[in-house]
Amino acid sequence: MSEKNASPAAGGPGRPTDEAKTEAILDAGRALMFAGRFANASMDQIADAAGVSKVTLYKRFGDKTGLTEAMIRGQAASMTAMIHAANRDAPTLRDQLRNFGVTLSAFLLSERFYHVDAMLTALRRDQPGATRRFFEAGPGTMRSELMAILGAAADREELAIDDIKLAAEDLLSLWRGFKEVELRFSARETLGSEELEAHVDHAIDVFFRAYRAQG
Amino acid sequence: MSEKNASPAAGGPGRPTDEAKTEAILDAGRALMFAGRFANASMDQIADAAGVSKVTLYKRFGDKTGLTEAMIRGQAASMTAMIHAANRDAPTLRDQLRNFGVTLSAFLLSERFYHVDAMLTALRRDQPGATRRFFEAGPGTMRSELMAILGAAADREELAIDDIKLAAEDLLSLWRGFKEVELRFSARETLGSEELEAHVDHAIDVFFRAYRAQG
DNA sequence: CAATTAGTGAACGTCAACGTTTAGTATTGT
DNA sequence: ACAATACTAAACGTTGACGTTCACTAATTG
Repeated sequence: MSEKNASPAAGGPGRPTDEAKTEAILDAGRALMFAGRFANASMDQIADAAGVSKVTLYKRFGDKTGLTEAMIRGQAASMTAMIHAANRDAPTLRDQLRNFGVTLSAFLLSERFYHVDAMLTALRRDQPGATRRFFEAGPGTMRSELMAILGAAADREELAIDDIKLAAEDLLSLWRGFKEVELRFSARETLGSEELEAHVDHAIDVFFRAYRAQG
Repeated sequence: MSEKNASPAAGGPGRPTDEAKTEAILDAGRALMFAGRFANASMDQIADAAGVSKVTLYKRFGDKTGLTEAMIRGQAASMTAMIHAANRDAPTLRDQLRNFGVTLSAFLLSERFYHVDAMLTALRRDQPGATRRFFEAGPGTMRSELMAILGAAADREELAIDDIKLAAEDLLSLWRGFKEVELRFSARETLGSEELEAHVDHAIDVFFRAYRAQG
């Protein structure tokens, strides 16, 4: 009555589960997601695209909501990694922020992000509150890492910041920017890399003017 | 072959169309939308909630996508009105911006907005590019109105602004803020009115420090 | 009254997707 | 060999919603 759950701990008799198939499913899901077709795709199509039987798909993920969650979870993990990678050392504070901002903005202003966001919206529609678990992995981590950078700068008295958290949120908002809105409405094309850098630099300019030491 | 289209120009014989029913449908749709249930609601349920036959519903809006579009269109119109109302005179620039920001942020940081956004996302999924038509009614108008305010302030040399458009986008981004992200992830409760005012004021503070005259 | 159009309620046909079952094959331990 | 488990392909039952049709009633013009 409880035997059918989770992994059979392996080692026992019987054919072992092929983990590669789990990956294949997630890969196929990601491909559909980034093509903006995941929400409309049937389980049959997903199984097909993954080269896997539908039964296997259901065995692994339970139902479509389960698969959706797993995919967002994977995306969240890769975002955390991305953010950590973005937060790398650089000669000056400005360079450090530039690194951070370019990586972040490149993601926020990409089609990729839009589709992840759309999936989150769909998930919330089916399971209100399910999205909360992904806050930490995404925006929460972003904010923490940026707070660390800004806190250090404040300690060095490079910046005059009262409330580090608020300041980090300000800079994040500027990086997200109005361009994200334009993209959401299909009111502009994706940014080229020069535009992106200009965008990030402008945000840093504004931020520095607002928070420079000795106001 | 072309007689069945549009309105029969009225005046002819026959029972006249009851415009109140059109409104009833839109009202019911709005109610469902703000309850976050529109996307899941069947046409039968909507017709039911509106106290109208399903046939009437189809006669007026064609299909569910048509109804969705009509509802967003209505929402866009009321947003335009709201923004105009928010842009009212006040003794000082700061007061004027506060009026604007509070009205805008109250909307952006409400459940209402989240659901409108979710509908836009759903619409874009079914008809890519359809959202573009709503950019002007929403964010576009916002930006224009704010640009007018900031432009005037720059002319009076109250602010030192190079690029009015960029500056307006900066302030809008700050008003939207990280709190919108937290709400999107259900990572915080809706703001109370004091919190809201504090949020708006903080954004204005940051903006003024970045764009004050005589830097 | 006759003609014409709007509206209703209920039933209908259709379809797409979900998730399950079945019968059989593949791969492993004992 | 044998038991146990993974996997597949195909078929199946079910549900839910879409959009339409039908027979009938309501309101309006001439």
